[in-house]
This record gives sequence, C-alpha cells and structure tokens, in this order.
Amino acid sequence: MGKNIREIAELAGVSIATVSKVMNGYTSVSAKTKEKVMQIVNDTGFMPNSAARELVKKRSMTLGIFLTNGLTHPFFQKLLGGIEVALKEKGYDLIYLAQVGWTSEYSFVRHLRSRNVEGVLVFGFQRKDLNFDELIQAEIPTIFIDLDLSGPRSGYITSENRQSIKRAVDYLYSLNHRKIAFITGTLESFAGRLRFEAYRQALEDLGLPYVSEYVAAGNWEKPSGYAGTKRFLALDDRPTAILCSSDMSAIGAMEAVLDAGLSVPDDLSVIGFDDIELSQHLRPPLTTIRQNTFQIGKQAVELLVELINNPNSPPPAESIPTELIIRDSCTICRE
Amino acid sequence: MGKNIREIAELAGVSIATVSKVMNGYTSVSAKTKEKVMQIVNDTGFMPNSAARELVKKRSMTLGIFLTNGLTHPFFQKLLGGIEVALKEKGYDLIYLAQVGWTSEYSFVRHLRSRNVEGVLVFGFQRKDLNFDELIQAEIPTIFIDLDLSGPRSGYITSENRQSIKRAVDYLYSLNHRKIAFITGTLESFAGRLRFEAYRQALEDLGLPYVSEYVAAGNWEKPSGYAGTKRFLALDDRPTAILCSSDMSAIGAMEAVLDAGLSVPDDLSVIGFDDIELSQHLRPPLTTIRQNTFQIGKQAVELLVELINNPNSPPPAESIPTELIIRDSCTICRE
DNA sequence: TTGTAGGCGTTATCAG
DNA sequence: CTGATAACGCCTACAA
Repeated sequence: MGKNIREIAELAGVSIATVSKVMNGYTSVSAKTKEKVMQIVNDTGFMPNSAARELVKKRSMTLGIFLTNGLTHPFFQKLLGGIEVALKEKGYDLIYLAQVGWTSEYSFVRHLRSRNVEGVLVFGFQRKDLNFDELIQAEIPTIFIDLDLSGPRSGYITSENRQSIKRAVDYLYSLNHRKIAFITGTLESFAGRLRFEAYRQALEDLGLPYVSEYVAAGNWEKPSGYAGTKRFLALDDRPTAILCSSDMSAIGAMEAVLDAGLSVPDDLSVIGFDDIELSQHLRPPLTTIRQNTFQIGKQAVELLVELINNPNSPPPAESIPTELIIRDSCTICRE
Repeated sequence: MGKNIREIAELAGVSIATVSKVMNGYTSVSAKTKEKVMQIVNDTGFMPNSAARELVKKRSMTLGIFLTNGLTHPFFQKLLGGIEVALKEKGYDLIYLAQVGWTSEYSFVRHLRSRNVEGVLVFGFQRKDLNFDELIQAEIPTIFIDLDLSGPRSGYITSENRQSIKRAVDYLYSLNHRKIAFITGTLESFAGRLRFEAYRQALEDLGLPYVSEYVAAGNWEKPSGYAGTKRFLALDDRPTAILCSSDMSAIGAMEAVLDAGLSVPDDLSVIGFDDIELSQHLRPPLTTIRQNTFQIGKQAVELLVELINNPNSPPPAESIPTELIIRDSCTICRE
C-alpha cells in the first residue's frame, strides 16, 4: 500500500538518491530519467514520508495553534479563514495539540518540541490566563493575536484599537453628541484596556470632560451591555450616545434602550465594535467598527513564517486598520 | 536546546536503549535506574522526537480533519470542543492539511498517507461535493460527520434528524397548530433530505394532510427562509406555523413575517434547527432544535479511534439525540 | 548525470 | 536487568 522511495527507485530502475532528487526538484537530473521517475511517482501516488523527511531536514512544515476552547465567537471563524489562506500560500499544515494541560508534567512546550512544530499561533487568551513565559523563553517562534506579548522570537498582532475608538468618538462628536458613554470590554484583556484608554484619550482630544458615570465596566457580552445601559438611563443627565467595546454589548445596550421605551437612534445613538454577522440584521442595523479579522489571521501566519525563517528578525508588533461601518444606529443629537 | 535520547543517556550514565525503555514504560528496568533516568528527563524536559518515533513505530498519533469551507466552517468551533476532549482522552493530536485541494495532483489521500495520519474526520460535505471513493477505498479509517457514507474502514455520525423533526412537529401540534409549513435545507444533503422526509412522516403520523404549498425548498441560508415565507404569506389559506431546517432560514422567515407587518409568534409560530449562538438573542428568542455538537465531535473521535485500533470493527453509524429548546417564537394557535 | 553511504532520533530484538 | 545494533524512510555530501 504505502510505497516507499526504494520501491519507486526499483520500479524506475534508478537509485534512491535519484528519486529523491527528482522529488526535491534538483536540476542535476537528466530530463529522461526525471520523466521516467515522475511517471512512476504519478502512477503509484508516491509521496515522501514526512516523518523521515522531518528527521533529516529538521523541518516539519507544521505550525501549531493554541486557542481557548469553546470560543464560538464569530471573530475566530474569520480569523481562521485568514490563517488558512496564508497557510496554503506558505506550504504549512496546522496542528492542534490536544495539550495535556499547560502545567502538567508534559508541558505544552515539550509537546511542541517533540512534534517539531516550527512556530505557534496563540489566540483567545488574556495575559493572566496562562504563564506564557515558558513558551517565550523556549524561543519557539510565536505570534500572539490580540495579546501584547513578545520576546526574542515572538511578537503580536492586533487590530488598531486606538485609532478605531478615536474615529468612533469623533464620528459621534460630529453628530453633535457631547455626552458619550462607554461600555468597556474585559479590562484584563489587552484589547479591553486599550479601547478604554483610547476612549478617554479621544474625549480629551476633543476637550470633552471625562464623566465616570458614563463608563460601565463590561465583559464583551450582551448582559454587561444591557446592565450598563440601564444604569446610564437611570441617570439624571443621561448620555446621548453609547460606544460599546463589542457588538454583543452593543446589542445588550440596544435592548436596554428598547426596554425602557426609548428608541435607537432617536433617543440614544449606539456604536459597536467587531461587526459580527448579526449586526447588520439588527433593527436598526448597528453602526460599528469592523475589524479586519481575516487580514489579522493571514498576517499572523505571514509574520510567523518570517520569524521562523529569519532568526534575527525583530519581534513584530503589527496593528491592522479597522473600518467604521456606518449603518442606522446613530443619528444627530438634538439636545 | 532540543536534547535527544543519546544526551539523556549520557547524562544518566545508561544506554539509549534503557532511556527508551523508561520512556515507554517498560517494566524490565530496575527502580533505581528508572528513577535516575526520570530525574534527568524531568530536569531537561526531554520528550522523544515524534518524527523518529513515528518512523519506527509507524504510528503518528495524529488524526486529520477535512472541512468544507476549511477552517471557516461555522460549526467547526463547536465541534472542536468535543473533538478536543476526546483527543486528550485518546492521546491524539489533530492536523489540518492546508496545503492541498482535493483534486490537485497531490491528492488529499496522498497527503494523508505522507503525513502518516491514522484516521480522518470529514465534515460539512454533501455526497455530490466530492468523490470520496478515493478516500474510502484507500481504507484510511474515516468518520463522516453528517454524511451517510461508509466503507470497510469508515462510517458516519449524525444528529438524530428524524426524531428531532418529529418532536418539533408534535410540539407545534400540541400548540394546536394544524397548518404547519416547512422550509427545507439543501435537498442534496443528507441532513436536508432526512429532515424533509421526517416532516412528511410526522405529519402522516398525526393524520395531518401533506400540503405541497406549505413546503418551500431552501438551502439552509437566510434568504431562502425569507423567500419561502413570503410565498407562504401570500397564500389564501396561510399556514400558522413554520418549521425551518436551520436557524438561519428561520431568521429569514421571521424577518419576512415582520416585513409583512405581522408578528412572531402571534400570527405565525416559527421553529429553527441548530440553536446557533445568535438564536437566543433574536426577538423573539427562537425556539429551535439544539444539536449536541459537542457530543458529535467527541463521539466522532471515539468512533474513529475504535476504527483505527480494531481493523475489523464494523462501519459505525451513530445518531446523537437533539433537544428541543423552547423559547418564545411559538405560541398557541387560536384559529 | 548517477550512485554509494552515512546519518537523522527512536524503537525493538537479541545477546550478555 | 542492561546494552549493542539493526531497522524505519529519506536526504545529501561525496565519489564515480
């Protein structure tokens, strides 16, 4: 069934070395022998055993992926799409290690090494989730997605959070809003912190006061948006717009407004962050900041491969631009 | 950095054979040497090179996965949860072969073999999509998910479509509905056909007539649900409930009802199939049939491993029960 | 242009 | 109980 290089060599009437040369595209093979070998190779469907090749070449053409389990967020889907495309381009396969657990005796890093994984993609984690030091210190090329970690052989990639938030605040401002509330994401996360900081900064840039009542701590999820908004609505001096750190929390915000007998956008404008599939189907369709998730995935792989091939390339720290998608959840403030 | 077995042997002052024996849990090693070796192993973080091991043992402890839309498949994430658990249990890793299309010169099967993949999970395909014969005939252990294909070394696993649909129809019936419309999934697909058949059967079981105007051919997607429902609404004798083959088409159905100035569930009850994340956030929250995706993933791996380890185990054909999640999109029919 | 042979890191057989 | 040593399938100097 599984033929090996020796059998191919025999069938073609040449030596093993010659077959190997043909398979690896060496030029020092006469056209005639090359053709003869290829003939056999195609007939038999021969393909070199990757384990054997790995052993001698010390390259597995395999990238590892390490993600939080159970994350069904649409964000990850698109990310994977981008990863896949780049994988094809670069000729790598992707292995998912059913880790025995990060801390166990057989650590993740050991597993990676044992599998000869050339590089790793990490996403869905927050800084405090795990001790990534071991991975970084192992100097296995690594790209963290949405997590600002780096080391001699690792770096990160993320959406341009700062600019995005600023643009959204500016947009609201241009719509005459002056009382802009904010619902944070998880503040333990890189993106959550950054977006919050950016909100404060954007306010300051516009000469708007920072009002702590206008900020609600959230966790990306819908209920936190709902709860925060409810609190905003109970204020004497209500905000006129709410900027949310995620679409899901924006959806919660919209529901809270609705449940209070008010309208989006007439009584309150709402902006989300992500542009998940659902957002365009909402009523009203949600104005939001679209992350170029596909691009993030694609570049993550490209950066990783660069890191692999170039041992002294500096730790990457890439930001991917976002886009403000204007739909119908914001309107001019008439106050 | 990456120590090999020889260095471990030297450090421990034993032969490589002994180290190997310790690593593989042989009993023919004295407690003392074993301890000494383990000491070094733990200190150095040594783990045998899997490529070398693979070469001699002819087992890669690797399972492959093959998905329709690649990594982007919507259910992949959910499936992965279950897969991961079983993977851990069984000690396998999962590899995604990105560098190859099904039809290319270097076929999928060749890649699988070259990578020494022990078994494959196939997901998201319809029968006509590809010629799976090559895979089946290659006798590489395979589990098809939601596709009723099998061979000497392959079988399938799926949700219990029949029962699920029957339960939904019965539920509608218990709510006094007698005119129950149906939006099909792609009829080329295994699940699509089965669900449709089950709908007819359920009607018959209840002594309800089959009305062809109450059936719209869909393709799982939202627009097909929208279009079908629009047609239903134009009927003189409108149905009072719509059973959809997927949540997405149910969402389309709900929108069509809304756009017609009617209400769900007061004017029309709607049921979906899948219980995607989005469904609980709809207004009204969608009553739907939840697939136990986790369990499917988990069992798929378990069946596969069984197939791998037991060459003459019969082709599996497993059905995983579903659950009717009752939310607010159905109500009692007052006609 | 072709072939020979050593070595990649392990496991497994078989003597000691 | 321990240790040589021959595979495993392939790549790559080096020799012919």
